[in-house]
Amino acid sequence: MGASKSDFFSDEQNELSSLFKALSHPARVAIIDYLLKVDTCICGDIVNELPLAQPTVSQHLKELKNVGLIKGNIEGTSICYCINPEALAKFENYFFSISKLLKSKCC
Amino acid sequence: MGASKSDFFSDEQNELSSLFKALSHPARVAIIDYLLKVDTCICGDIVNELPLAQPTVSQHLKELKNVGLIKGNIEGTSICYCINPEALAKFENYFFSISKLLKSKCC
DNA sequence: AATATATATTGTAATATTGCAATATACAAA
DNA sequence: TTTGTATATTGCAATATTACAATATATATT
Repeated sequence: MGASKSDFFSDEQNELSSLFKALSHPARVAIIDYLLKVDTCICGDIVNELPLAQPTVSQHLKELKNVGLIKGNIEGTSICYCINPEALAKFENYFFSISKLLKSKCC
Repeated sequence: MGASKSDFFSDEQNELSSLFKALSHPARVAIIDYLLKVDTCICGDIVNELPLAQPTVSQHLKELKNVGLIKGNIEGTSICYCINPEALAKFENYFFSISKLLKSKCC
């Protein structure tokens, strides 16, 4: 064995862990950083920004897109990637609800 | 190849991705859920709560502890685990700064 | 000391992730 | 139509993660 037993966990636990997994690699955090830094959404130069080959970057972008963290719109030959605020809201809700539950509960 | 090229990314990007990786498995999200649910910090029954064997749970707990998300204090024969608010603050700061940068920037 | 209980570590098999060369696809311009 | 440019997919090797049986450790109780 070695595969994760997703079936035994709740949908919410599985969804959250997928979102976290999307950001569990420095390259993907760097992509989010870059998308925040540039003002425009013409983001075809992410490959030049990272120390990784084009297929690798494409793969990381796909993972971010799969969980809905970024959106990609086709613009001619290039693709315009940008951050999806809705996915960020899921993180924010999670940590907000944790901070409420955590009040004066720790040893 | 196949190992992640951590050296090429910033310390902050590496630290953040490590924190996210800690929550990238449903069992570890479930552990956090459980620590939030129980009122006491006597958490020796996490093993009974999860559909995983004791060594597996121990391993997941270790990963959460390694990134500082939980703390474990020895209490006789058992260990009292609880959530570390300081680690949560790192997540909160990250998403807060993103939400500020993101304002009216998306396509 | 011997026993029981709780957690950690080790070793190993199954599976997943990462990275990239080679190749494919899709569109624009000449 | 051919050429160039941008991104995606495929295939595969290297590495990491996941899960657990077996075993070790550490403390409390008898």
